[in-house]
Amino acid sequence: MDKTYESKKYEKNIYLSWEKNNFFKPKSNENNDFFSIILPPPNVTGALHLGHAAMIAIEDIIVRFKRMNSFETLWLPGTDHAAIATQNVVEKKLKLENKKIKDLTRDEFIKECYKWTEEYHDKIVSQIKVMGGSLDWSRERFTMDEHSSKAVYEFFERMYNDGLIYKGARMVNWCPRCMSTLSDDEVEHKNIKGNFYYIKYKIKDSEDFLEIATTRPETMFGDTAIAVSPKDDRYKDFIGKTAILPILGRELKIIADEYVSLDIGTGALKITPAHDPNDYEIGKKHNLEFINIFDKNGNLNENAGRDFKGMQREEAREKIIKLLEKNGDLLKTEKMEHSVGTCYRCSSLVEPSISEQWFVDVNKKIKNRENKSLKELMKEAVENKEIEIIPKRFEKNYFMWIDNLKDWCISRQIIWGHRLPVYYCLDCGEIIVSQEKVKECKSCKSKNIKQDKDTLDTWFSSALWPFSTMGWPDNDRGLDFEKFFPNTLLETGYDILFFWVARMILASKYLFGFSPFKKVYLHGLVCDKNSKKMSKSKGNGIDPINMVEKYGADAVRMSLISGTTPGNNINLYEEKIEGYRNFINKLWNIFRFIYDFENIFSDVKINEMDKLENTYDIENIESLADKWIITRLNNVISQVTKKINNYKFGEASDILYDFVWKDFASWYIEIYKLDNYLNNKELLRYVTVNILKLLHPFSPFITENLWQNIFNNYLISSSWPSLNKNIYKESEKDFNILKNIISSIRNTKNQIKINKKLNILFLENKDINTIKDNLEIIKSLSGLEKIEFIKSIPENINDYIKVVSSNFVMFLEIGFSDIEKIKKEREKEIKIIKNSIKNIENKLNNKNFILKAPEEIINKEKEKYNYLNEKLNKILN
RNA sequence: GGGUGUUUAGCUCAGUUGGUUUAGAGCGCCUCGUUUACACCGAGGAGGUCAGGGGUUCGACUCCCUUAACACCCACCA
Repeated sequence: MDKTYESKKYEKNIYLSWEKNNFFKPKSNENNDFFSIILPPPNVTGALHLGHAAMIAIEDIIVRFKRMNSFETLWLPGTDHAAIATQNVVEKKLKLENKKIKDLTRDEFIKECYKWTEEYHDKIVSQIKVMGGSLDWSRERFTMDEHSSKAVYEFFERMYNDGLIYKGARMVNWCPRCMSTLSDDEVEHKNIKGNFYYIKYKIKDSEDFLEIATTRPETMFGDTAIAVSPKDDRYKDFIGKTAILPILGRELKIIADEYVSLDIGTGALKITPAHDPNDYEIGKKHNLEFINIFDKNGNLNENAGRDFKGMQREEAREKIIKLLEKNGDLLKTEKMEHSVGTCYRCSSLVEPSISEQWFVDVNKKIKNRENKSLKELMKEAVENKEIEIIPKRFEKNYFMWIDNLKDWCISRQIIWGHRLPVYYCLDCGEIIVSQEKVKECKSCKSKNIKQDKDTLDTWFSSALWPFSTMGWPDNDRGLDFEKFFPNTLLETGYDILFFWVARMILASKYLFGFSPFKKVYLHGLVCDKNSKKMSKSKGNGIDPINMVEKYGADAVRMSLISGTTPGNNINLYEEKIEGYRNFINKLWNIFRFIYDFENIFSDVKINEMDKLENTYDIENIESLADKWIITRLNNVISQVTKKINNYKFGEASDILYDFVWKDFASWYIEIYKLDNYLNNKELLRYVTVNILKLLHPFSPFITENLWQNIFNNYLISSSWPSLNKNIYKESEKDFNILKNIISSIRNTKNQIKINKKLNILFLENKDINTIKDNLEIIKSLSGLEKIEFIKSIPENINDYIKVVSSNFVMFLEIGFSDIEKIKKEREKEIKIIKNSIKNIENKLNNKNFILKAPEEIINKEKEKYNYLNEKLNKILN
């Protein structure tokens, strides 16, 4: 074995061997215990980022753990076509080649998208493998493959037939860069610094004017009214009159509407019904004209007048302000911060516009679902505990989102995606929804038919992922649907709770009447050391594959798991990864010692494997250290199992880290090395084997590697460690006494800066056998030459220094009197003990404490009190 | 405007249902160390009024209220 572990040498081959031996496929068991989880399909737009890496680490831990606990376990992989996101990156690529999307036919562009997705699909899959993700690749899916598409069309058709999908003209969010609508969730609101412009709107045939405040003067070309509050005395007389729109000179009605508040702006509001959701409502109510002033690119159109037609929004704003100023119609400008909607894919300013789109009605009652609406179905899934969200606080978020939910706009004006299964008869206007290509109008028999050009929201298809991957609706997956749906668990980042999780619940509750999974575990986002979200634009991102190259997949995985908690962000930085690389190397060296130097497995016969793997006969253990390590191991097995079952992966990982490095390496193995120690090979083997098993979900590569140095089977398919029933409960206490004594002696030697071996005198007491039985351990680990036992403190003790630890008093022979050097240290210790004694005294003197605290606690305090007093005495006298 | 989270050692974070001698870890820092598993190491150490203020309790890092700072989510406020 090499002196340091070189992950690169082994990881790839280990993964290949797992895959080749079909360990990732569900393995049936007698109990019919199933566990299923789907991989949140990564977008095929780019490479794997740390968020993906964290997701794979977490899911892989769970899946390996379940497998080892003999669940029939399915972890199903796939990728997402990521409609707008992919179209954007492909467009960018075309731009580099000096091509525009318009230069290509629809089919040509789709071909380009496929080219892109294939390339990145391969990249992503290989990267997931690099991370060690043990997914069943034989079941891999793509959201736009044949079966998944079939599911999408089936879903659409059923919803349409139930009247849940409709087409209508509504105000929607328009991204002028993506040239498409966005759903409400796809708009990110950002606060920006802008100006509040106060503009004079003159009253027709009068000297009067109204003062209007707006942040977006360029929308004034779309104004068709001015509204004031009916309660506003200031503007009472203006209601019913006509105002003149500056620049264009168009006439505007002045109307009264409850919506207008008195204390915002000037209390007079310009109404732009075609470009503001509120104005839209007011416009409908008052029968106002809807004037669309923007084209698809977000530039002004002919309705803005000849001077402004074709201008960009920002450009037009400046020009308008200048013009108003010149005409004396700009009264003042104030700086203000306000929120604007931006596209979540390209960050462009979203323009609210009216257009004909397809929507999912979330409020319509559904006959087959007890007359509940989609909204109600989604709500009840969590309310009735069909689904448990971990951590629980996100349930509140979920409910809040549902309460604010409006009809879901699902049509997109982009090319890449599932095309709407909607056909129009150009002769009679009939709308036909069909999964098959329609060639003839069913009402007028015309052959003049055209399919809708729009595609579906990418989340419309990912909503079906938990079951479209299991063979719904065309049953191409055998028993999968029956066995693995609903999924046992859904694991994903909290940032897509609404986009994805909620939509999956919607789809499943609608189609089947039940939830798509039983539990939802949400992890946090990966941030840098300053808690800033990693992103390309900030340049603070760490490439996980790069880190794997440098430190190994196991180290990267552990750095993403250790010290993290459910739902909270994960701060990652290279030093942290380095720390876990060191741990992996430590593990390697522990085994190097055990294999290369101690050779404890050399005499193991094949038929003894079972014993090594599972239970160990603990009846005849003699030495304290052996009793202690097996007791510790037992506790660790119990704790780690519990933590994983409760989704506390960070804590589970920390427990193992401590156990391996401190208890096992620094204490047990150091003791094992001693010449006179009664080496218990069998026990060492047992502990070793169990450590590999416990660590396997967290660091699968090195553990598998080390396992195969001993066994000719695979760790990945071994069973999770079982608990020993009878353990040596007392051993922990006794061993801690040893540890304390050793530490105290080491500490004292350090204080007086002596490195050579010293003699020591032990004052005998009732527990002295603990010392006598473990003489060699104390001697070696604390660097002693000779240990002697004394019944009382000798007269001439000048060459010695007193050491007090647990209830033992020792005298370390330093050959000279050097009390001064450590006097300070001793004083400090005394002070701390005295303080503690005082605290306990206060407690014990408190009548209420004696009266109300449980007896157990009181006794503990009393014990503590006695112990500390005794110790203090020993130090002082 | 509504909601959620965070605030613990110089830095990054753990801390299970309130009671574990002196509140933990890693990194960093200091002092030692060429003991043949490991310097990606070993031994030891310094460093904390657990954000501030109230309250509940015999007892609060932990539960309740409140203040502050920061982060995030949601909301149509001109």
